Amino acid sequence: MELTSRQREIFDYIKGFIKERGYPPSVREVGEHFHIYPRAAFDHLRALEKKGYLKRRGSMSRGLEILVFQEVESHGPYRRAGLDEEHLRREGRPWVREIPVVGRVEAGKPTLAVEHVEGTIPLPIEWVKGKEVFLLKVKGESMSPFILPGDYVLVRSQSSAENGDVVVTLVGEEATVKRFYKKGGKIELKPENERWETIQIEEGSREVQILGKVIGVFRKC
Amino acid sequence: MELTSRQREIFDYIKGFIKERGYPPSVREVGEHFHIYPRAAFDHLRALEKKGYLKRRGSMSRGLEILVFQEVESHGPYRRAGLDEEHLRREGRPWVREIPVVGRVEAGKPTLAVEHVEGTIPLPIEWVKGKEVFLLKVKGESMSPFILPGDYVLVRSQSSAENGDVVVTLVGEEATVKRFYKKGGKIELKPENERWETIQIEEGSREVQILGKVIGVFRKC
DNA sequence: AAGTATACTATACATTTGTTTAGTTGTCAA
DNA sequence: TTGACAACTAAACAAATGTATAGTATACTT
Repeated sequence: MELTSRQREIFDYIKGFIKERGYPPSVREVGEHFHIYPRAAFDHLRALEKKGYLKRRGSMSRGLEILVFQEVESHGPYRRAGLDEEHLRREGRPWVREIPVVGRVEAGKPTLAVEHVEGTIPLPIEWVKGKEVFLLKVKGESMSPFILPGDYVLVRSQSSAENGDVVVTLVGEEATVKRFYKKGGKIELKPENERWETIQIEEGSREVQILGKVIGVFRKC
Repeated sequence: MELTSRQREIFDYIKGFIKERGYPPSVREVGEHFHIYPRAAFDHLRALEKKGYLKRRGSMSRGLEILVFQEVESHGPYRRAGLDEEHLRREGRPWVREIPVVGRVEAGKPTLAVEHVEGTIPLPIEWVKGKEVFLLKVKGESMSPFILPGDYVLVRSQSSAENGDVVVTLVGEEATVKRFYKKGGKIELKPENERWETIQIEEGSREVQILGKVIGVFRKC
């Protein structure tokens, strides 16, 4: 759902407030900033919550949480994540970039619907090269021991790949990490672990969709 | 200034609360957790503030900020890296911590002489747990494919380890990554890759020195 | 022996803050 | 024209929360 211009103003103010001060504003602080009554501010917060931009922690003081971190109008009507330039300019120099951690990955062109962003993790920009990048927590053992369950893979969104690339693909409902090979008209998706099966598909098939290339692996032992 | 054991308990509770929930507890929540009256909790908060462990944002609801993230009794005259508190307080909340990348690792107690630090890389604090932490670029294939050459391993400095830990050890002049096993009085350092040899030493031997435990792996593909 | 710090009880006060009731005004679509 | 929504005023309510008053008990320090 789209925001009205007033709601946008208020949402941006809250985002800025939290970023600057580290904690959310109270209802009255929002009101005072826009010279409106607490009730008016309150209505806006409720509207923002209804539209899924904010979460309110019950009726707790300063209990606001931002749910939509980054909106980027790139290609098409879908908002894409991983491009927030504000974060790049922290303290003058771009050291880190907030990378969204994607919970659920769904089919369709617009890979990173905002609703699926579970949070963000700052990573040094040296590690993150590419426009549209996201993190995915690995579940299966298909790439073990190269990539282990619980690892985070850093993925650059792209719909094609080159021989030998490690890619994230969407097979049915599940996102899996596999190594990509193309021979003639056939595409092979090989796991590192022999107990998993190799997936073979025709080029151009729609059963399997390439979501992106793995450009990094992060493991917490 | 040192904390009393009770103050330590309360401080740790607040740290944990913030870490879990993302916002600080109220005075009463602290009190309820320890089954004491609000006033007693309040006194503790004031004591913690006086000792420089907390900051209270005026009289604001849930206005607590942790100031001391990690306490280090620095042993010796060496400046140690990875503890920069300014970076911990970026934008109010500790998102990243600058971790030193160690080029050369040398024997001797003070592991991280400043001269060997090649630079720093910011990492999210969720990944970095421990007082003295550094990054090391892996050269050999001894832990392949679990850890590959070119990977950065995140190491927590410690001179002992537990069975099954992946550790960084100093054998002669070279730092190597191995898996640690102790059986009876003998220590085994096993590579993941069978083509490398297992190192066996007597406990207490000075040929091999444990530098730290690997708590993370970072791979740029 | 007096003073100071810690750790606490019990109650009360005051502020901050979220929320409600009750209304007004303007816009835009059915 | 009616209805829904956005955006607001004005005042009040009530819950959460920080803080003060007043006091007890214990340990340690000078």
